[in-house]
Amino acid sequence: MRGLRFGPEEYSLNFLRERGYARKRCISCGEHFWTLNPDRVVCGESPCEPYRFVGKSLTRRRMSLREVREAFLNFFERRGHAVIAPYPVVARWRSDIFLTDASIVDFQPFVTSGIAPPPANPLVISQPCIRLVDIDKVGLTFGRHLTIFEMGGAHAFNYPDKEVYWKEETVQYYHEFAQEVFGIPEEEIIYKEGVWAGGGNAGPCFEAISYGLEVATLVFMQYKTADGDLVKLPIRTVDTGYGMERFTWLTQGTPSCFDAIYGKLYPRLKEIIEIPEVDGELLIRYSPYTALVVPKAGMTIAEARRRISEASGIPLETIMSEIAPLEKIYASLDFTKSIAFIMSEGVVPSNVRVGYLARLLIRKAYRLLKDLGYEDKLIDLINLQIDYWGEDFPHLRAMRDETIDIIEHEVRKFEDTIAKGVSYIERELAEMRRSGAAEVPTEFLIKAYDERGITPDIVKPVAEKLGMELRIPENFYELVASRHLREEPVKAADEALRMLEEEFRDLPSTEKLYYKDPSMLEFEARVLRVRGNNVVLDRTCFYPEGGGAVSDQGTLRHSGGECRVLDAQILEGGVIVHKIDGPPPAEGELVKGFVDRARRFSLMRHHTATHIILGAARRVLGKHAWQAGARKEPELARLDISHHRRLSAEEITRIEEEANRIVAARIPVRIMEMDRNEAERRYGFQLYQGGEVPSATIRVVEIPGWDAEACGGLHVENTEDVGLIKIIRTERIQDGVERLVFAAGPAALRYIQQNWILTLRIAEKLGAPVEAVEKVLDETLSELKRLRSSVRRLLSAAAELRYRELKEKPMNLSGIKIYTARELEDDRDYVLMISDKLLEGDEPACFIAAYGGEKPHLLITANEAAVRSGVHAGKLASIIAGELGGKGGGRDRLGQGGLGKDVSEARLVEVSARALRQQLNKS
RNA sequence: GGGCCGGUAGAUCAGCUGGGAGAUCGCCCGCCUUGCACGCGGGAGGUCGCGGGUUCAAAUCCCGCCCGGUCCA
Repeated sequence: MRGLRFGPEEYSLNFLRERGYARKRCISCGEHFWTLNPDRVVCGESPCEPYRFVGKSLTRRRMSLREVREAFLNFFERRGHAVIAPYPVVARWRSDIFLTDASIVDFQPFVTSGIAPPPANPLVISQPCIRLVDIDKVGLTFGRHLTIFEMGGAHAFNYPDKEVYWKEETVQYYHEFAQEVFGIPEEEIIYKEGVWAGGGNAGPCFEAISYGLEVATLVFMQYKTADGDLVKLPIRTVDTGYGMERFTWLTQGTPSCFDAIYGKLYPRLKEIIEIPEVDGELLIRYSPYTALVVPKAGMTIAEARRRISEASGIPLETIMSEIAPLEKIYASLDFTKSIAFIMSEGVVPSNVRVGYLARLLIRKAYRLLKDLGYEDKLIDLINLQIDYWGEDFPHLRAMRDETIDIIEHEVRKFEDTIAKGVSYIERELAEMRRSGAAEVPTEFLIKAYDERGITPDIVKPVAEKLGMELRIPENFYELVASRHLREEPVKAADEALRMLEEEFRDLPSTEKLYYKDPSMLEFEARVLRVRGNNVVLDRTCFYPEGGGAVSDQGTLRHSGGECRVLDAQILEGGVIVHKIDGPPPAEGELVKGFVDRARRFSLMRHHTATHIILGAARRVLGKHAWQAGARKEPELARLDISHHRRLSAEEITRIEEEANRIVAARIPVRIMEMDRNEAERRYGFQLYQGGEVPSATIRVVEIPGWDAEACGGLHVENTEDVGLIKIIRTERIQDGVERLVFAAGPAALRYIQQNWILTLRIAEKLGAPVEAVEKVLDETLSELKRLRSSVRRLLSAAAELRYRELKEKPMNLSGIKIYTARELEDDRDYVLMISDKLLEGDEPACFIAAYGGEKPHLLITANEAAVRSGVHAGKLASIIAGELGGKGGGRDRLGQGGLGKDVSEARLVEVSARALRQQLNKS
């Protein structure tokens, strides 16, 4: 959507014209803006203009973030907006993004697309948001950019048949808010025309600017973007984002936004880390020019600093020595707040999905603090953030112990990674240095980061110690990214599903009899269409694959006989396709369907058991244990959960016990269709264990007092029906994700029986009762160890004896002593021991041995003197083995091979002598 | 979900163009020295992650699995 523009009519509002606003074009950036000030020539937003509020008190009074938030919510509540509690920062109700990065995200995509109604209309919310796109510039802009901030959102959803409000009122509300709450004079309220596009939607917007700072964006979302075209949406959404932190900053006029947000925290912060004393005047002089830093323009940090220095007249050295360290403290405050919020929602650091973002943040914060010499204070800072923000967001405090435990674990792992990485780098660089390299190759830097997570700043001191040059390319991270450019293969399964989609698109959605009555296993239905072995009926009891469960199987009986139903799939539009084997039914006829009973019940037991185990895991391990995937098959089921450690045997036992306790407690499983907003209110976002649910109503499966999830699966009526739950094993499928493999009911019994039989067989073979198996096995193993060393000793003694025998009867060829031996003992070490003794000394000697049973091995050794005389043991081995029906080879001192058949000592001597003569003549 | 790297003695790692399992630290014994990161000599400790394949021969090459690390979305 680059270059997208809207015509002036989209921005021309009666409200603005009536107030006397005029449309102008900024002489700096060329964008249009609306102002009351006839002399104004620039739009007023950074970087066109430096801030004009720093060091001043321009608003009605100084306000804290909480006061701004309260004032904002109150203002809109008084104007008919319902106040909505903030959503989580981890957007688990969506599958397209990981983090909530705007208030409107709470209502996408189902509200904005019309599938589900909003919780209220209009509504107002102050939504904590996390944005990592400008993470490397945080601090540099003195808080204009943050990884975590609160977006005040006043939203109205306009339907074709129900208009709430649109542009005029939106701007008017903002106008009144700025004036009433903060006392900003009209002349200082500027509206800059803009375009907003994101998440597949677009629309014109106004950026509201005062004193050089953009404090709010008023978006009029009304288009869907499709292949570069704009398509009008039936629902027009007022999407406003008021920057709570920026308003706070404006009211306080502090040098940085961080002072405004965290000012109250500074005394406690100072007890943890030393904050450099920087002259207040310098900061006030410097701050306005941070407006010149525009992260998105691809400006490098060095370039930004030069520009600020130039514009402010503050020398670059002063900036580097006075300001830069302060920026690091600012950034670590911001990062630790983000970490506290993310982790409090039960995210486990990992190498996948949102866990990776958490890991990224923790590592960045750690490195930042390490720069300052305070890496050991990371946990203290997190605790400080939890204390401070826990006041307004109590879940932070409730999750404190889990949060701290997981972060400590993560930090330990990171320190381990660094320590190992550093010793690896030391070795590699020392090697390079030895071979004459004076500079660290960029390729090595990329490799170290990609394979071991070692950033160039960790490599640098090591290189310097070795006296090597190191240049970090400006585009380092692009180079890393270029290593990962490769097309992903398209999945064939998806392709097949798309073909079905095409084939049956026009049919009505299939009536789902399995929801009406899960115990109904026989039904009659009319055949709507048959394509190859794909059959669509008007109604069905066959539960299609979905929610991690494989589909039902069974049979269809029809005029032409009977066919098996192997699989059922549900298509986008709700059409269920049965994949059959056997004679297909005729289109239009009535058929009888029979669902396999044992399979269906097994799947239902496994499904309910999955919910029970998840509840148990969350109690035993903690609330961070979210479902990360699940699969239910007739014989086995598995549940993946987020957790930072491998499960201990004790934890597994406890989960198993808890789960079976719930089975024994005979709790009825409740299934109900509920309004989406009502379900979220009642059960919270833990509902979305299985991910996104694209509908206005949600099917909630509840085991009262234990677990409630949005779930489309079929379940047993009572936990008692699950029978026994047996956890079979756990696997670690990703860092931070544990897989529990289990079986329930008869499948669990089958598993236990199989293993019991195996145990009995082992006991029988060991000749021990089952209870003593382990003890007997331990004894057997240590006996084996003892025997091994005993054999080694005896063979060594035997080798000594054999050596004495052989020493007496060498063959002599061209002054070389040749020993040949046919050893029955199939042990190479034994033969080598004999060889070592025979070849001692400076006289040329060569040893040729065939050892072992029916197909003996060949071993030929030659000492240095023999090699000088022309013996090559490897080549000899090749020739001799070749003549004796085998193959061989090796190096000059040692040759080995295998012989095709047994060989007598006489034959070995004969062949060896011939081969040796040949070799010695040649040389 | 995808890519890449790795798994060898208690620890850290070398060996990897196939051909006799190694180093350093740690451990045990002895000597030297009365001292605390001392020196010298000797020794114990290994299913080379697991399974399969290729080969006369696999730590080494190929395939699968398990485990760990790391980057990207």
